[in-house]
Amino acid sequence: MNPTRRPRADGRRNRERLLAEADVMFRERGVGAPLDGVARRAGVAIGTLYGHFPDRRALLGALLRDRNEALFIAGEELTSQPPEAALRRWVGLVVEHAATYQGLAAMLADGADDEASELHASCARMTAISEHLVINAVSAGVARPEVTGADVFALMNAGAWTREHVSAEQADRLVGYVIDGMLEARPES
Amino acid sequence: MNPTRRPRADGRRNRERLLAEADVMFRERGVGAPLDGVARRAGVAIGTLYGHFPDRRALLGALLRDRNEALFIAGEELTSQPPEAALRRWVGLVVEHAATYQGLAAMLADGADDEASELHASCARMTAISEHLVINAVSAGVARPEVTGADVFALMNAGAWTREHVSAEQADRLVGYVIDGMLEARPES
DNA sequence: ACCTGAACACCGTTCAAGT
DNA sequence: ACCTGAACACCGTTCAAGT
Repeated sequence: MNPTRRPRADGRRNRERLLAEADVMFRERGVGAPLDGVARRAGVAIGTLYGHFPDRRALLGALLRDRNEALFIAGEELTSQPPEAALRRWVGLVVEHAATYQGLAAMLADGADDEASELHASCARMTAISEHLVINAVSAGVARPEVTGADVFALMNAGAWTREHVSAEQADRLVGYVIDGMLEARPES
Repeated sequence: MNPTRRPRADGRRNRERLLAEADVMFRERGVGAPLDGVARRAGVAIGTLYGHFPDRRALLGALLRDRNEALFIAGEELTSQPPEAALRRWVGLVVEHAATYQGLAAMLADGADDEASELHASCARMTAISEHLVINAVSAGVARPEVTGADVFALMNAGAWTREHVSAEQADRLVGYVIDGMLEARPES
């Protein structure tokens, strides 16, 4: 009787198939991939896709939900680790995540400002975890005090975007330089 | 008699107007702005735009030609300046340039690989000047020896892209961290 | 409650017909 | 030699009609 408890089985199946095919298409062609292609591959009409997801961002938000959760759990755990290593690991994890699909880094970067975006909450949380890790690093005297969580969030998106244009190795090396620049009073000195 | 020496006056005027309106539209809406809007504002039919510029990249390439030349001259001059300041200044100039239109940084990043792109030659030249400045800095012992001109080119694009999503101040500060990370044996140590 | 697909809008690009 | 604009293709999004 309660529709939230008993969704129609075909509706659930279609939703799952749409998410699975969107993942395939977005990996191949980026987050701008044609949505009618997603629907076709999922074996449903385009209207069905829009029935489940009002627009591209909603589809993307649903697609990332589980992966975001895993990321946040990992980030929270890093909070109790040695600050420099924790910050480097966190940045690495999010860069990898934000580079999953071409164009994702740009959507995340925009999602931070746009409260209407389905990605907004996760962007805010990434920034909050970044801020936490930065505070740890500043408190430990290993990071410049002017660095913010928003800086780290911007850096992670820039790193992911750079991966779309150069090799992962080169992009990650550049990201490493940024973190080096954010840190001071390194161990060996 | 020679068509290259005597282009039709209306053709030349249309070309100029198209470039001027493309500049306006691209500044307002980014390099993906509707081309029929450019044509309409220039007072010509869409076919006229395509007659002068076979595609969006060709239009963009023509639009940037003079600015690129100015940039290269400035870059060459920096080549004989103190290496650290020269590198910082060069990166600042190109970041500013590549942030002129939304989406330009992405086209430049792609233009480096794609020989068919009208932007390829200028990307190659930016990389070459970057390489020159990096070699100067490495020779002077102020930059890590593994840094390349391609790294600096990627950094400049990433910096310009970041400016599309955060304030210029924040983006420039992040760019500064990358350069800090690329440099070592700083004066004060 | 969910699905279908025709319909509309928007825009890139081409090309036959003009001047 | 250059210009015009209709025509086609592609894709996002909506919605009336079905089940």
